[in-house]
Amino acid sequence: MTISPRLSTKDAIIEAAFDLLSRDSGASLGDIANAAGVGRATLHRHFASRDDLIKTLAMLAMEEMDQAADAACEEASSYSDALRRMLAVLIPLGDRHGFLATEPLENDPDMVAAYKRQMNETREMIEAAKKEGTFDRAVPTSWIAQSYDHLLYAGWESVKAGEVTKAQAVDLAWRTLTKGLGEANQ
Amino acid sequence: MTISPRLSTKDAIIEAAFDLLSRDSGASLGDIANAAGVGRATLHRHFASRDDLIKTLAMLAMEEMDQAADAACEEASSYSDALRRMLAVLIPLGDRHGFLATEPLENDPDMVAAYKRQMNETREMIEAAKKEGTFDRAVPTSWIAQSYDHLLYAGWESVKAGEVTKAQAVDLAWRTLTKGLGEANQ
DNA sequence: TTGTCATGCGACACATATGTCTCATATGAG
DNA sequence: CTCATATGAGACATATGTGTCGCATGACAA
Repeated sequence: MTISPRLSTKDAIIEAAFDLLSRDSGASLGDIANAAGVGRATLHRHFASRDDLIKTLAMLAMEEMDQAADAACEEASSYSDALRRMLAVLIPLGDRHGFLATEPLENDPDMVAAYKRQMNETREMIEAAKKEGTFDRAVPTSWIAQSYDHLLYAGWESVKAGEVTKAQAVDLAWRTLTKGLGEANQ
Repeated sequence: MTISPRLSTKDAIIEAAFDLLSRDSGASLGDIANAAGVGRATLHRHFASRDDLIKTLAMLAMEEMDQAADAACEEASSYSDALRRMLAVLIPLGDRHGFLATEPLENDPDMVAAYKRQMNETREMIEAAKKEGTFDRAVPTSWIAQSYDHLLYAGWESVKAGEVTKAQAVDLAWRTLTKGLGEANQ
């Protein structure tokens, strides 16, 4: 009797799904099972439906982002620094998690809850960064959070397009957030 | 003989498609035909396939954005002002065109060409705005363009979420771009 | 060896969307 | 009135993905 029911197979499916779906968000379960080197029936033994698989991937993506963010936070010297470091670790995850942006996850209550929780953590860090003087108190936290998310996305796209390196993307996104694109006068 | 082959029917389908797909990007052709008040066969008489319809919508969206942008440009006093005004007219179009972001259009050469053309126009305006002193010459134009697009998207989402009004979204996105979120010192 | 378990394979049923076709109808032009 | 055109309704074939099931196989533990 195997201690845990062969995690490797399930993991192989998950990895193949992340890999395939990032390149073709319309890939079928057959494609995914094939890429994972398992039968389609085996995939169904681990994931009841396509939605189940997608949801698992989305939850995993949340966890992975949380872990990366937590690791970045531990090394940080301030909340502002933490936000900057998070940018650096989250941008590369776009290759892996980006396809989830085109999935209809807003209907799943669990996903909505998980997303809100993560969003709240970001908001708290932004509030803290405001107190550190990094952000203007007069700017709504919700807008800073939106900008943070979308500039993170912009950074990933820029790297993907080969316009900048990852490090440059982080610097540019962070500069845009904190200092702005305009000349630094006045 | 009708002068032009009953544009109203085709337009009704297009309008219904914009409306339905923005709320449910997975709506079927039957749903769309139904919403348009026409038979599914009639839809096929105007659009050979689903891809054909989507592509038509995407092309129309491009035109609509172009027209709105051009109108905004005519009233503008400078390239910088034009970019700001474009923000104001493009953010509301998100409700209508947003669903196209989840469609796989990157495979269609026509769409890629149209997108590149539009992107180039934006780039040229940004270059001009650089000369006006609005943007730092040291920042890559590609990054400014990316930020512009994504902050535009962020503005739309903020409005959609009810966090800000359209006018506020424009102001915030523009401030983020030109001045930055940080306090305006140094 | 024996038994269990995960798996691969293939068959099957099912659902849905899609594209095509035919026929009857209504509208409007001539 | 007559004809052409656009349309609605519905049938039809097809493709594709999806989910389930049964059975044989191979690995591994007892």
